[in-house]
Amino acid sequence: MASAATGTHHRDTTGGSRVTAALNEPSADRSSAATAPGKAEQAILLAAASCFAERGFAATSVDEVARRMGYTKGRVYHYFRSKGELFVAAASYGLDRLCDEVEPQAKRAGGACERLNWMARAHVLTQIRDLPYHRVMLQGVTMVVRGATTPEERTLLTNFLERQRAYEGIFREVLSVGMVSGDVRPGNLSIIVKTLLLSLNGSCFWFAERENQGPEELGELADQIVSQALFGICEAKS
Amino acid sequence: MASAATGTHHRDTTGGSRVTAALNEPSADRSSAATAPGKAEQAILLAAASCFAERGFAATSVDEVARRMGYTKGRVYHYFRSKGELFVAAASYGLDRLCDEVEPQAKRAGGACERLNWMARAHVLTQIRDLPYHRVMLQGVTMVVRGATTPEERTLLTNFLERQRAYEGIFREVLSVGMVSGDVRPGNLSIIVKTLLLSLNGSCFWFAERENQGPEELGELADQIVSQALFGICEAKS
DNA sequence: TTGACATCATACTCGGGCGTATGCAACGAC
DNA sequence: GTCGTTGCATACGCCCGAGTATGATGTCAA
Repeated sequence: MASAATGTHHRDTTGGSRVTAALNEPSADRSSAATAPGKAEQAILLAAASCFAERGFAATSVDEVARRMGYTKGRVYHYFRSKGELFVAAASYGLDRLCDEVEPQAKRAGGACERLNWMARAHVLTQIRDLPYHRVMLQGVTMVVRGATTPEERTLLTNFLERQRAYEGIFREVLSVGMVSGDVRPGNLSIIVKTLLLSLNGSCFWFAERENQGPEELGELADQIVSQALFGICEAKS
Repeated sequence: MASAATGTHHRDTTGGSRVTAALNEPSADRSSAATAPGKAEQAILLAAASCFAERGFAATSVDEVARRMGYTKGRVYHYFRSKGELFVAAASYGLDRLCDEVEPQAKRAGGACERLNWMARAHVLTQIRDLPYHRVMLQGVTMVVRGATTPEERTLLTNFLERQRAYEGIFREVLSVGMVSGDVRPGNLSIIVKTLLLSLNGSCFWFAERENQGPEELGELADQIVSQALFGICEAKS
């Protein structure tokens, strides 16, 4: 199986989870990490994410992704089997970043609302830091919620979608705990989760890159988004 | 001007606002309204909205829109100049529906939070009723916030975008009034508006059509969305 | 009856884009 | 040195889709 695996390497994304984990060579030491995860892959992934985020999946051509960094299409196809694989790679990368940052916050000791605050803040900050990847990620989710064109694309996205649901599950879990303990305002859990996540993802929708935004202002922006999104859920806390 | 106006009629959307208004024949009486606004246009618009909502603008072909109702491409191009025009027509239609329902609520006598509740409820109900149009509408907004492909498409969308901003302005206005009167929790007005609208638009993102949903359940769903979205803004009221 | 117009269907052009095949340079292995 | 392998660039094949051109049918007026 594994579809021939003809050419060079072409990691197959459909099987393993975490794309970024697969990017690490087995013997690579974490320290240097300069060229370890494949510099070319990283660059292509970023360019792809930017294009997909701007124009959307269908409107983006592989040539465009390549041209964005002076590469050519051949170079892209040397590292990625298809446009769809490139897309899920970018989406998965964003999801991995979110899990890396948010999961630890969910596991810290503390009340439900405290943990929700930590998680939400980590979520928003991570998202703003690498906006293109996360825009692609949301695009992927939306594509499946609707009718994701071809069944092969659905196949590519299933694994990603599973992990994305698991990520939502983290929030759902903490919210659920908070509701039984009385920290969280009662209500329809599903709707609360969806609304909360949507609000936290706000920057992916209406955030327009301005030049004059240091990390200072971005942190403040994140704070405002978080407090706005959480106030309707945890009445206490500011 | 008016770009030649060669063929049959081809209302030019780029100039006038309200597409739906243009659909009404000048001498048409509001009563019947069966075939008045052009039955064919209405049907095409609905099919187009459904396709665009599912696959997105770029991934939708005009043939597909036509095939969706047994028409052919020629018939579509007889009523709409281009795919882009079809898109903005669908988006504008959704926007018109929102304005029709929400604007009156904003003008009713009452406190800021009361009016916000009415507006929000009208917004959500209208949106759920004609979901495809509103999904297209949001898609149009997102296309412009990012880099809307061709400059000609930007031209088509400018007028629509203007009216969309005006619609947001209604909420912004009421929120602003509420903030100075103390009814609305203080904060960054822009972020509050964006977050509120995003939450209210939630159904456009995560709503999956289930069979067993009567108007009864939909109304309840709307209520939950509204209360969830507004609770962080108007602390009082349920 | 005829001509003008509206309302479509069919057939075509043509550009763009995905994927592939092939060529070509560098580079270590032996 | 030569041979296989990696890391690309270039040049296609091929299909799909937007828009157009043309023709067929119906309808209404004169």
